[in-house]
Amino acid sequence: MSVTYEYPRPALTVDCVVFGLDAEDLKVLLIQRGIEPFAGRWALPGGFVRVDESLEDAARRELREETGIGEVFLEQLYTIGTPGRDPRERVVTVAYYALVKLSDHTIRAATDARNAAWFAVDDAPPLAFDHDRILAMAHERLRGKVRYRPIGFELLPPKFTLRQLQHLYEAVLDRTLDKRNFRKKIIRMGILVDLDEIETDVAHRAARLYSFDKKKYDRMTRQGFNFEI
Amino acid sequence: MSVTYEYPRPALTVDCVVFGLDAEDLKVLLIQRGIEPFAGRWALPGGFVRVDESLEDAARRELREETGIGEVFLEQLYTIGTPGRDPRERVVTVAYYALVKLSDHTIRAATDARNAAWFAVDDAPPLAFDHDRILAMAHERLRGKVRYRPIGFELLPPKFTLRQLQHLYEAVLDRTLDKRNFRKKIIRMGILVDLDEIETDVAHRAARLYSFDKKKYDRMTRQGFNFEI
DNA sequence: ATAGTATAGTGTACAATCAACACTATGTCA
DNA sequence: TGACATAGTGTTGATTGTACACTATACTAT
Repeated sequence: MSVTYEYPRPALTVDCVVFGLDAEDLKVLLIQRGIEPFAGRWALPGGFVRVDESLEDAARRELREETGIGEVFLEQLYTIGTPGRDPRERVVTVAYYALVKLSDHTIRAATDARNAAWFAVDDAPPLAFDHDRILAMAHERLRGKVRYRPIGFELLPPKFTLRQLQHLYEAVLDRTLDKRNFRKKIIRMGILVDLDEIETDVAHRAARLYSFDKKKYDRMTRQGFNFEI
Repeated sequence: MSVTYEYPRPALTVDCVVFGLDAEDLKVLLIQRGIEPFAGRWALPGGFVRVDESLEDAARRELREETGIGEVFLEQLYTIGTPGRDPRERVVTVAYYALVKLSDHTIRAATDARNAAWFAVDDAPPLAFDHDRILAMAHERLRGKVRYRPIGFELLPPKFTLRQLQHLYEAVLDRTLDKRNFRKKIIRMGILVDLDEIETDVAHRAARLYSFDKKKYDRMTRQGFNFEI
């Protein structure tokens, strides 16, 4: 079922930068390409936009197909259409970035035997096409976003310690933060619910557990705030 | 010279939200459509992306062709591809927003006799397609941007009074600001050069003239800052 | 000329936030 | 049981945010 147009049209794709957080690093989800060009190279999950689906639907569909990830926080990042970025033909790609809880998603490779794996953002392999640049843009956007929108809910488990939350901010901002000032700031925001239990976290240390006050969290997400610390 | 593809492809366009500032309002530049659909309705300047030009080049070309505007500050806003947004066929549009000095550009209509005119952003007519929504997004983006990036340079003449700068912020943020606090804040930023001349501005009042310290202005544009006032 | 009007310009005081900094208590592991 | 790693906690000085009122000057209309 081929189609004929009066003028040539660029092909349209979506690509997703999927961020997750573990005990060490901010991670990004990559898939290994099975076909040329760049066969064997790691790349962002993505693919062609169908003519009857919205851009965001296309992004979610590709994520599901290639990595098994269902519900996620997904936001448009940037659209890149530099001629020559795909050696085959003119391809314009709408890049999205997603935030997921690592524990929520057991990543499975796509059915066509391509690998999917998590990489530390600062230690990712060279990527296919201009995906390095897209990844860098996404990281930069996340860094910017964190300054005026809370992001913890999307990346942390339902119960977490303040240390984990601080770790998230340190991973995203790529610098260390003062523990006391961080706690003061976060608590002043009033988005935390103190669960008042002491459990042991991953490293078997006792720590107070928190969750987010969903209402206040959403309000701050809409209104924005100033996170300079 | 028609082209055949294996699968149908969305058409790809660019649209530009062009902001300007005059003594009363924040303005937006619109063109009146000459052809169906929405013939006679006002719309954002824009058009199809050619297969060999970058997205930004396409935006600049359309601006030049339809309004005569050459060099401008131009930044990508968002890409919209909701199926059905164009009644003819699936069209994905990459929206840009531009900031121009009103005085720099005598707007001329395109050669195909379509009108071009400035409208107050808060008093724009109903637009063609989903351009109302794009305009609202652009205004929102500008409002957000102004909180952490300086925007005066792109919208004001080379010499301006603090009152004009304040007026710009008031127009973009859509609220009044305290004169003394505004002056303190801006001056503390250190991006102004006091020209130390008293001239008469538009309203024939004497006022001190300033210009931007280009170096510091650019640094703040890169680094960002906190503009809460 | 003069009275009325519109605008520019200026300072203070209180509150909130930022930023720097060190020690104790407790659980873990060898 | 000793060494080590982590959680938790407060104060102080500097900076910034915010609220608020009056004078001087230029222009306008009579």
